[in-house]
Amino acid sequence: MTDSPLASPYRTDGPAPRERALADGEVLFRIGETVTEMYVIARGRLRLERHLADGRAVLIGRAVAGETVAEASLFAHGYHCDCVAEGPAAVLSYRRDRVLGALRQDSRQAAVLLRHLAAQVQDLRGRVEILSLHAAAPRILAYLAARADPVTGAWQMDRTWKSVAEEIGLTHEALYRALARLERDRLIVRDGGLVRLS
Amino acid sequence: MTDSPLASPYRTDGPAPRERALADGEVLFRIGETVTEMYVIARGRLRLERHLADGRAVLIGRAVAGETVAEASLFAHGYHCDCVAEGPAAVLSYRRDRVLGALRQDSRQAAVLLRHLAAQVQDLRGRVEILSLHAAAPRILAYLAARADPVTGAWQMDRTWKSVAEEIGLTHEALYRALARLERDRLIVRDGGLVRLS
DNA sequence: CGTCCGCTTGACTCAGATCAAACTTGGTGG
DNA sequence: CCACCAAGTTTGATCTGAGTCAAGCGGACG
Repeated sequence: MTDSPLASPYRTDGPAPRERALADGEVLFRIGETVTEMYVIARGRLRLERHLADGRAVLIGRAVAGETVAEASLFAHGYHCDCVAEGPAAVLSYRRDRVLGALRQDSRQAAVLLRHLAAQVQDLRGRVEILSLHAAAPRILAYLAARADPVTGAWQMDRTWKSVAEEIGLTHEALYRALARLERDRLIVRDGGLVRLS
Repeated sequence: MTDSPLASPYRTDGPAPRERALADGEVLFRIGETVTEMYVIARGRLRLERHLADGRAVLIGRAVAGETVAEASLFAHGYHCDCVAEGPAAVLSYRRDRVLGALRQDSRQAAVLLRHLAAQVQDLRGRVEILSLHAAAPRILAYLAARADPVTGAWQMDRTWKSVAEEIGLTHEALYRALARLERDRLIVRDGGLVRLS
């Protein structure tokens, strides 16, 4: 997720928001629950996922420190996915009604949220594009191209390959194999946590 | 795309927006072009797509009459996808700077756009979920479940199956075959343009 | 030192991509 | 009214590549 982090948390003219710590795997909210809070991530990383009938989880998004969670649910009745901590994390929670009130009154804050949602839409569209590709190699290349530095073509990995596999809808085996092939064909170079397109 | 259509076009305190007619396949804007306009669809349907290196198009979104196009690009430098008419269509165009000004001044209009973007985010997440499924049948079922009437389980098709195949990342052959299998297994019933889950 | 987990490779299976062809339907124009 | 065309729909045959199960390696961490 390449969302631009929110410049500043939403001020709601109330007491400072309380910080809530989350252990690895701890659930912040579940799909269908009534939306009462919006969150800004203080530390760590959260997973947004849905569960299939067979119990398997599908990753539909990630959010890291500085970003908000559940903004898209502000106008909905219930959360539309589960949210669980990926590693230890902490969030600041803001009451939904207060946030909505603040947005109504302060168009500057509304603009911040607008910008954030617009970035999310573009990010998600990029993900849809990648997932619409049928083969493994093009998915990886598109994923890397979206993250690599435009001039150097390098990307410093901030996650495991296994989690990348989840993001682009592949099994980790298929990902590793495609990576090996890409490297053999000199389309990419791996050097520790650094990947370079070439 | 199940976006809630915009309740009302953006008022910009200027002259009424001009309507522009588009022929089938006509390009409204291309990726990378500087964003100068935002559009509300008056009639017809538009495709949002990106092109791969090999020239093939990847569908990343659709928008129908009443919806807006390029809202997510309002804050970006350039459009992030191509937009072409799917059949004859017509759009109302609003100048980007005027829209941004209107949003700054009128928080009610900002709220409309916020709601719209939030809906887009949820819609796109649903699409990501579907595309993350590996097999054809679950994709189709998830797609139908998202559109079918909750009580009757029926969906009146407003597009061709071929275009559905594009949306869920399958070839049309794979889609037709999976459909036939689902129908044989009595998981769905097709009756002309009506599909019923069972 | 042992466990956990990410990483990597192998073998096998099968579903979906691909290429091909026929049928249906709707619309156009002679 | 019918010939014709375009596009969606359907089915067949083949093949590739991703999923799956399995196993081994290595580093991090307690």
